[in-house]
Amino acid sequence: MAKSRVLTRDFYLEPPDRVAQRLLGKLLVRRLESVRLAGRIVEVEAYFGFGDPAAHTFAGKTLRNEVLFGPPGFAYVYFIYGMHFCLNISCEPDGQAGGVLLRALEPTEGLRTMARLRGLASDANPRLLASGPGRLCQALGIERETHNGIDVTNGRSGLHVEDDGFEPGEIAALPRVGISKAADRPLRFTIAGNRFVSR
DNA sequence: GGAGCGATGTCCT
DNA sequence: GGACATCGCTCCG
Repeated sequence: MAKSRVLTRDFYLEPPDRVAQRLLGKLLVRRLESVRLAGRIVEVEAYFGFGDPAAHTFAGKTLRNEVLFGPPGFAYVYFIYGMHFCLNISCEPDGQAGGVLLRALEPTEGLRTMARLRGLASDANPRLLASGPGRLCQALGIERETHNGIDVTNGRSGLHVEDDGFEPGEIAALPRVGISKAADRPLRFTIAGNRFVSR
């Protein structure tokens, strides 16, 4: 297998729709004590800072969303529906909002640990582990208190993205999920035909 | 396998 | 007070 390299800040310095598509096929890696958890990114959504009514940043900077206004390559983790976390990575230069929501992984390493964190049997269907933004965070042990605002561009924070040379093939552009405004814009991107994309 | 729905905390108007 | 970038359960086919 080709040697993996950690994606650096310049990777995230671009508009969210472009970063989103380029993240497909990369590995999201979480180091949990000595265990390495990883999955291939198969589904993402782009949220613009400006002119995107569906984005958390649409109404301006607040305490919750300030990470998205900061420099690129930082984790924005928020709590939703009273019980789930969602993980984004900030894009665009410092001062300009924008981010990519990570929606689904095809698990590749640490599946038993992911199942345990998800409260499932260790031989559970891998599709139940990280297919969906809330599931993804639970499978990797990502919570707002521990991960919101951390830098994902160095290998030391315990959370980063790696490029192992995998080529995702055809990318599908679809409407975003779970939003009511700007619901028609095709800013959800998936690896076409991948079975680990959320429903 | 799909539609309907309740659970539940935080944020902003 | 209402909305919310979700999930898993039930019920039905």
